[in-house]
Amino acid sequence: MRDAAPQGTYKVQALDRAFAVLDLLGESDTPLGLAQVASSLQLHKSTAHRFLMVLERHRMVERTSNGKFRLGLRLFDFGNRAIEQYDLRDRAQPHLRRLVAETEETAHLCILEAARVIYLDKIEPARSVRMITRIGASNPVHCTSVGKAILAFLSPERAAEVVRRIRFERLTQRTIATPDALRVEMEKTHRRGYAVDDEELEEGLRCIAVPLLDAQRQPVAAVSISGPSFRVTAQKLPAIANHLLQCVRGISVDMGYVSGSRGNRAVGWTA
Amino acid sequence: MRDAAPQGTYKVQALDRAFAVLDLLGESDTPLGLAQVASSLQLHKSTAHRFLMVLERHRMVERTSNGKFRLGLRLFDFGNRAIEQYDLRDRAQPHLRRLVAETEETAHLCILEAARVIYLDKIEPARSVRMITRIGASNPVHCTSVGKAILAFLSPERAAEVVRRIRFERLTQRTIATPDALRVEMEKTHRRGYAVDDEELEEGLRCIAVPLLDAQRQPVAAVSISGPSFRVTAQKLPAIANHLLQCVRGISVDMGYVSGSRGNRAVGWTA
DNA sequence: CAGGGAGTCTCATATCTTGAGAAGCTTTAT
DNA sequence: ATAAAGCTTCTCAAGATATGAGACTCCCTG
Repeated sequence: MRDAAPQGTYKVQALDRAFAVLDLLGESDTPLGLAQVASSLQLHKSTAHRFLMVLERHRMVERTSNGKFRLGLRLFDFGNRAIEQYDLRDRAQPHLRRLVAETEETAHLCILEAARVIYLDKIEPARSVRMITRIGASNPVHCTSVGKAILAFLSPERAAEVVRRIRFERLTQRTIATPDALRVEMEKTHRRGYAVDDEELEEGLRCIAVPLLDAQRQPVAAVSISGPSFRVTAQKLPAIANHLLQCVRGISVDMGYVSGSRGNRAVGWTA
Repeated sequence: MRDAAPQGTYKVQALDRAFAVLDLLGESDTPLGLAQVASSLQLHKSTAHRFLMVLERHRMVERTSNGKFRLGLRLFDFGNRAIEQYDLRDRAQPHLRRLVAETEETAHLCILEAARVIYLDKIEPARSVRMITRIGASNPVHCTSVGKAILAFLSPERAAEVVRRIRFERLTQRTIATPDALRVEMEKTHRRGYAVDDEELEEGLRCIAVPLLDAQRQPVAAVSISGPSFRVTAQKLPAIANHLLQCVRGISVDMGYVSGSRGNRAVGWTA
């Protein structure tokens, strides 16, 4: 089992334990009873009990009608405040909607965090196969189009830093498996202006992404379109890339990253 | 100042403090330095420092480039897991979109929590004045249409329980200010089948809501349409109510609360 | 009705957090 | 330049605080 390693010089046992409880409840897709929590985390039942009561008081967990525990809505509140401070999501949403309307495939908005990309938002077309991504979840950089899009436009130092942290897991046959292969792919991506994930994360899924650059031209996020390989074909990629570029340009203007009126394109290349 | 009262029989000081830190960072719309956190919460700077370091390790807070602290994205992850367990939001979204398209006003999806309603989702029409509500935030039951919609369809015992907890703050001239006035309003709402907030929360804002009933016919949420009073006029209310009813019926079907094929209307009344 | 499992509660003990203060570090003022 | 103030990081001894054994209660199940 994964076990939130409490390494690090600073320690507050109570916090590590509390977050372990939240983690456990978050992983589980069914509410858990006190006994289950206590034994899973190797806590004495009375300790687990006290934690749960305190967490409940803070509405970090709540009890279902049959007395079991699950995550509380306070977390939802906090979560929304956390991304609000970015407020990227709100501003991007209308642009993503338009993008989805144009392409009729699922769009994602992601940011980089350590060596993973976090899904800030997802918009799905009206009648599409539901994708399994969850907003708030994360994936490794090296096997997603969004990850590669951001990575390819980072400064060499920061990119190297990120690459160093990657654990090159193989998720499909095509997953990039070595730092060198990734570097080659990054060059290609940078030249082309958009990143492609060709069934590298999941069989049958193809994605294409472009980075969103801030005023300093640093990538702060990426927008992608994902769909089944048979619909998102190789020939369509350039056209989709164009829609993506228009989309990020719109977002850039909204965020005040670029002057707007002038045709200041977000990425320095021509379609 | 609000000060998360650590009353209650069970206590874990460290947790109360940690959540106070998160609270503080959540309230502030600009990142805070260690010294500010320490003094605001009356913690010793070294204590505050330790907490922040531990919270950072858990990605509950993160540091901006200039070393200040703000809420971390782990919270966003947790928050999404918390409502996923409801999964009401995902299923409701397409229906809310349609509703917004039909009415061209802002739609909200809310649930009841203690004596407040929490905004689970908000969809805004393409070109509208931005409303100030924030997803994840909450408002008192008695001065919102969603609150009243849920309250009016709760069992008398549970409704009484909720009413008992309300602190009747006056937010505008028209805010309902007494339990009795609220009870009268509830009867009216129940009879009519939809709830109206006529500038009771905010001057110039009119809202209308209907409850979403689960398989046991208990209200689990409410959907509302809100807009400036001059657009959401009294004459339009019945028409909007109809759209709302269609919307919640669709959600009910999606959630598996009602059989779907049959014209099993969510609320027992005719428009 | 007995037995087992799950949750709640109390209290003495020792573990874990606490906070004073010293030392680094950065920014601002003179 | 240099001083001074302000903010952050780190160490360690003292003692407040969380801990967990265990008793008690309440269901459920057989």
